[in-house]
Amino acid sequence: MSTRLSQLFVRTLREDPVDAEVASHRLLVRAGYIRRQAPGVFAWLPLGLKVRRKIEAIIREEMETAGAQEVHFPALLPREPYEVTGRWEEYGDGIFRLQDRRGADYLLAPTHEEVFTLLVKDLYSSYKDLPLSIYQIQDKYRDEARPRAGLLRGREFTMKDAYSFDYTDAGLDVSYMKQRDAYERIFTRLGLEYVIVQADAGAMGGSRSEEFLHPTPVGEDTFVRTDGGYAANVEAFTTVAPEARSYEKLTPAEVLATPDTPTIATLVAVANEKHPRPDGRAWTAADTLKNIVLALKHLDGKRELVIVGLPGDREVDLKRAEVAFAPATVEPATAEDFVKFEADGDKPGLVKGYIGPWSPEGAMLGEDSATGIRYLLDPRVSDGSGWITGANLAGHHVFGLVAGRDFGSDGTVEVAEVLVGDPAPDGSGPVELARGMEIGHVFQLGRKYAEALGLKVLDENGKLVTVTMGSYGIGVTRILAVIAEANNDEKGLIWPKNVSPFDVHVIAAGREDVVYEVAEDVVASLESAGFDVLFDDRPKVSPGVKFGDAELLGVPQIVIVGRDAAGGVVEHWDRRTGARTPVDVASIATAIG
RNA sequence: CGGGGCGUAGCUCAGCUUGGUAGAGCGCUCGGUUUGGGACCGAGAGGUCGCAGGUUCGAAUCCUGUCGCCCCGACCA
Repeated sequence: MSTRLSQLFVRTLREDPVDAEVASHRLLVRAGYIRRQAPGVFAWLPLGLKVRRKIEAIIREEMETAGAQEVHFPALLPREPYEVTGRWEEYGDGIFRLQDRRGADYLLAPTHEEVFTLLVKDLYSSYKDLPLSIYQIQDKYRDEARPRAGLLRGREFTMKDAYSFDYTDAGLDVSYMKQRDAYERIFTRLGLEYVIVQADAGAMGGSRSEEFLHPTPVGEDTFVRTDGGYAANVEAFTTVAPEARSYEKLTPAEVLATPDTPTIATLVAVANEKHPRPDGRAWTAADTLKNIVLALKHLDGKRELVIVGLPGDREVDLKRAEVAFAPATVEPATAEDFVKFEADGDKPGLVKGYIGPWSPEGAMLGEDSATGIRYLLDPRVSDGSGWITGANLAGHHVFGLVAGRDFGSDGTVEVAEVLVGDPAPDGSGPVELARGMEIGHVFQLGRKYAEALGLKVLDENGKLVTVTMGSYGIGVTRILAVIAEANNDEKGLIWPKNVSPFDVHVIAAGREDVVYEVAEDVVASLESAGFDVLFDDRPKVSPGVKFGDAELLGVPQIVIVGRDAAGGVVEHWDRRTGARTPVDVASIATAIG
């Protein structure tokens, strides 16, 4: 096959599009692969489509190998199934909703768990039909608050989503591993670096969830890893809690004046200045217990205040908080939230900057305390640990307040930020932090959807059992962008061989007839050797323009037919290394090999 | 939703402060010269200056409102 550039529907841009920031977005638009239609919505030009199809072909092959069969659902779906699982509400503004002429509600599917489940329910009712894995490659629609970075986070995007159906937990494990293995093969074939991290299984009730992250600074996820092989999304990271210590020998807590110390930094400074430690070591932020007031918004619209206590050297990571409190959403508490708990006369109350679990009058935080506010502790605040924390009086902190002895809580919570050097929960050493872009997600859903939608089968004993499911997603269009992001230079794109829109880009550089005659021969012989060839045959375009376009388009192998054409010699140009090698026309096909 | 920025030709932008016939480069069309790193000469086509209202003899320019877009943050199965 070959395509003549003079005929190809493409226009390369000499300048960067003004609305594109990240490399993949900028280059895909400049090189004529995609065009923006609306925020987060793109049209695909021939070059872009060719790359997409190559990626999809690899995915289809590996799905086939994994035993999954392809189906196809509409993007336009009725409200009812999503109503049953509660997601019509849960998604909130995140989905595109529309109505038909009768006023019936529809949505553009953000994901397809519900209808896959219903289709299987529709057709199957015996354990003999299981296991089953089916998948589709379909566009998804999410009304993202802020689409960004071109294809990396769009409102319309293409996803391969697969679903497995088993009637035993062991069967689900097998189905899950098949998909997981397929993902490893897919990303390897695509030449994409990836890290498999533990992900939050969260409110979905699933038992196992792993994300495939591509390490990149433009990534939206932060993950941790250790040399010992541990890797997790920070959202799923669990803190190693110190052993509980005996507090029998500890001195009693005392309230000390700490004027003008509304922040941890000022508190540490004043503590060292006015109340130095007896052992001579300086107080640090890690000696303080910071109490942060969060407001939870529950699904039913109810607003609840929660206070979390964590070491003062750590911030609350809102993403981790969202996970910890899901499905409620989390926001910082406002001034109005505080009003009802303010100090009244001599009665201690919540004083911004001086909040703590204890007061001379008794417990201040916790469901059974004076305020009745739920109080949750970071796991590091273990029994027997002593702290400097607010005394619930302006300008005062309490020193040597011991967890378990002087105050309690309503439980522990994982909301503190993860820091470089924190110990991994599996004991494999200190963690490092990195950014990654999620390119795939494998997830044991368990019985949540089957339960909600009534997908049951009869087992060997004639008993009805609820099916257990897995869902497995790969962002096809996102992967394309991630590949572009990982493979470019200042001149343009550099596609990996497996996804390049063409195998070879042949340039006719020169105006003599012989150049074009030899170029035609070269194209013909490459074609007959089975290569898909892009031929820059534009007669009035100067070599410099053709070279520039070739670099921008990013086909990794380029053949220049130019000044030595009459002598039967052309150049093989490696886009990635920049190396140019003279090659005899007769052996061009083997040189490309 | 909070913060910042921007809407003028297909693209990248100038013009706005100080109101007076709509501009440049690239791209596109025609003719000619050029051809190994984004050539040149000549002639062209192409814009309700985001939209609405106001001020004014006169608005791209000043005022008010509105819509949209981009970036950062929040959000994101």
